Amino acid sequence: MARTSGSIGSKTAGAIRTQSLALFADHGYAAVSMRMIADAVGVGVSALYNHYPTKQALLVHLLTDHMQRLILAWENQPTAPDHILALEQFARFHIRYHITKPDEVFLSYMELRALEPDNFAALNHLRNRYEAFLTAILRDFDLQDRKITAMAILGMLTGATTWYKPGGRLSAQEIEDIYARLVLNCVGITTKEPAHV
Amino acid sequence: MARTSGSIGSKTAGAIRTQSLALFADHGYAAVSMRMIADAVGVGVSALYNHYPTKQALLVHLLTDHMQRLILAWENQPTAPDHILALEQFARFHIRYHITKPDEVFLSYMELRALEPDNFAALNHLRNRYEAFLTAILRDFDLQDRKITAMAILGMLTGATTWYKPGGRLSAQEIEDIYARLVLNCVGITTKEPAHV
DNA sequence: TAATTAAATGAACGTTCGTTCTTTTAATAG
DNA sequence: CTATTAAAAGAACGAACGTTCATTTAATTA
Repeated sequence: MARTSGSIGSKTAGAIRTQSLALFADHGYAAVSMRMIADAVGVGVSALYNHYPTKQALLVHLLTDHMQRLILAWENQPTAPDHILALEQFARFHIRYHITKPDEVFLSYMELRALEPDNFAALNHLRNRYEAFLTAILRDFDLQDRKITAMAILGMLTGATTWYKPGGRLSAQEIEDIYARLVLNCVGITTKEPAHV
Repeated sequence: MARTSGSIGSKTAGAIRTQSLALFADHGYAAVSMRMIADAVGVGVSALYNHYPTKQALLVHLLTDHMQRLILAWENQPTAPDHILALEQFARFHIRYHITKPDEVFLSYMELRALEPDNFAALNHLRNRYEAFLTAILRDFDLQDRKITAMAILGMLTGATTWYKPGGRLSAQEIEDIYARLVLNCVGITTKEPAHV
């Protein structure tokens, strides 16, 4: 009925993010109640509102946080010497980053529809920024259709998060290798052994 | 307050399927209420229960119906003369079928998690049956990893439904052509102009 | 035409939802 | 040490949820 011993706001806020992310990814935003989140955190429902004003604000924070981190991570990658290596680098980066954060990815691709208009626009803008990285790389290739090729590649890569589970038959490195080859094949580069970037 | 003039059960049942499919695809199963569906159909809430016993039963019917049609449609395709043409045929079939039914596809890939365990198992079984068609075709190719290649191809193809809108820049036929080429490239077949199946 | 069945109504059920409020107490600042 | 703030509790709010039920009337069958 009162503040609990040892409680620190930032700790609880972090737990709220972690638990709500997992729950949203598992059941979908609409199917998760604030009470479910509170139970997972180990706290009363009303305590959640000390950290996030609404359920929607919590979702918005999770999504923008993920997209900003993703964009930043790519921008910190070294510049590749040519367009073929750049594409391979992107494929490897995307797979590597995404299979380690399956919940964030799933949420980002699935729950944009749960956002109110303004929030949706902001998130969509971030997603377009990231996708532009790939289309820029593809500009140096001779393709039937650049936009569709970009969408096809992103679909292929992102789809990996729907079935990848750590500790499965293949290591993350092996999966990265296989996908890198598949992506290069897609755009007509059939080098037998792509370089590991 | 009573049966309305001109009301026929099968008509209403069809409208329930059509409207609930669109609503579920747009907002997600959990975010759609029976009242929303009833409003879209133009009927009171309780009338829905003359046709489906629960909300879950309605979802199950939509999903199983879609998967059964999909499997049947593929089984009715003619047998291709060789494995390369078979893969191209599958890619074209999958794209063609899926971009004409974006709502069903989206629902089938997204709302399996909304199913109760028994229903989930049944649907998963149907999905595995369909995916087995592709892995069987890939058995005749020399691949780094057949299972992953199958998942990558399905991800790439199915992803098309997330952005394709009728009346866009490209026709369905052009999209089919582009994806067919991308899929063949993926498995190392770089024929400049794939046959149209 | 009379009896039966099918289709829809609107009110109501108990539950759960997101959120707010008051109160209590731990952590922190002066 | 005292005052203040931060973090939690638990009860309560009206609204919306899936579902049920008794009732009414159209369509169908005998």
